[in-house]
Amino acid sequence: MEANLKAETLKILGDQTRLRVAYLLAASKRSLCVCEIVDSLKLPQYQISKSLVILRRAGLVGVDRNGTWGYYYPKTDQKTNTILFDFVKEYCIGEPFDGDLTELSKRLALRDGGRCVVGFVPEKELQKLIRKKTAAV
Amino acid sequence: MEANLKAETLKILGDQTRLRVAYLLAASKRSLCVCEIVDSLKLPQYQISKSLVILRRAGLVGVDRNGTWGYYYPKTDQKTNTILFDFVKEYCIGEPFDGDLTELSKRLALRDGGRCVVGFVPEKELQKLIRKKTAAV
DNA sequence: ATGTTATATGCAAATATGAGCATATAGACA
DNA sequence: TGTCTATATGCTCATATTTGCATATAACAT
Repeated sequence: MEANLKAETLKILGDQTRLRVAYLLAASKRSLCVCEIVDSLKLPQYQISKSLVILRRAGLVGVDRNGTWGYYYPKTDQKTNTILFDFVKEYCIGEPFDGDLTELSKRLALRDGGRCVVGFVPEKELQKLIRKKTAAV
Repeated sequence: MEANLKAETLKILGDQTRLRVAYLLAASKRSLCVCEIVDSLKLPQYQISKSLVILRRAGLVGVDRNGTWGYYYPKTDQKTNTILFDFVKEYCIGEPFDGDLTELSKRLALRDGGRCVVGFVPEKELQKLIRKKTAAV
């Protein structure tokens, strides 16, 4: 299969929010729950949701639904996507990408059995929850 | 110096015309005259001109002026640019990119001493001019 | 000077896009 | 049933972008 870069695709990634989401998915090699993305980027839920719809319509990401929860992942069925995600992962440097990734890793610490088990977590409560969880283990 | 990919930059390339121009500049490893780009892409002159302004404002291309003639080239003073142009060059495949490049190579055949010496050339006259030139040599 | 040519740009209309907010949907669970 | 909660979506407004056309600029030729 041959990669084929199109202007349309670049346009999709040519938006700060969508690029941040794409970076998060590219950099963390796993599916992410919508609420984890929202908490990592600290943007309104509807913005993330809309960004994901657009990324999905462009064939860049896919979703596994688990009840009300949605797990998004970078689609790698087309070589172009793989190349693009690698590119994004490698060259999106500094803020806000670094910070987003840091927030994500904190959020991922709350997972249980590899699954997201909490919804939106306000920043203030995140530390508390993490401490509780580490204590429990 | 460190590459740093920004959404803004991707947005610039997320436009068909601008991407075609960028590809042409990336693929032909030399400065191109505006009229050569216009003839290669077969788009209105003002569209090319405006695209070039935007690419230039984004720091992606530079220009050498020679009288009324303008020679544009991909800027490589930032690593991000180099990487992006390589990326575009490698992964923009098929139409319209291939056709644009073919047209360009025909147009470049009209150069004299490495310089563009004709302005806009309607498709019909291009073959005629090329034949005349080859005969002269 | 006058005309010609290469390139840039100002403007107006059409269209697209993003932000924000409210609300819908739909699954989980009491 | 009713109530949460996660996610999606419809709507409006403001703003940005694209397109097309006409024209400006500026160098060159005669």
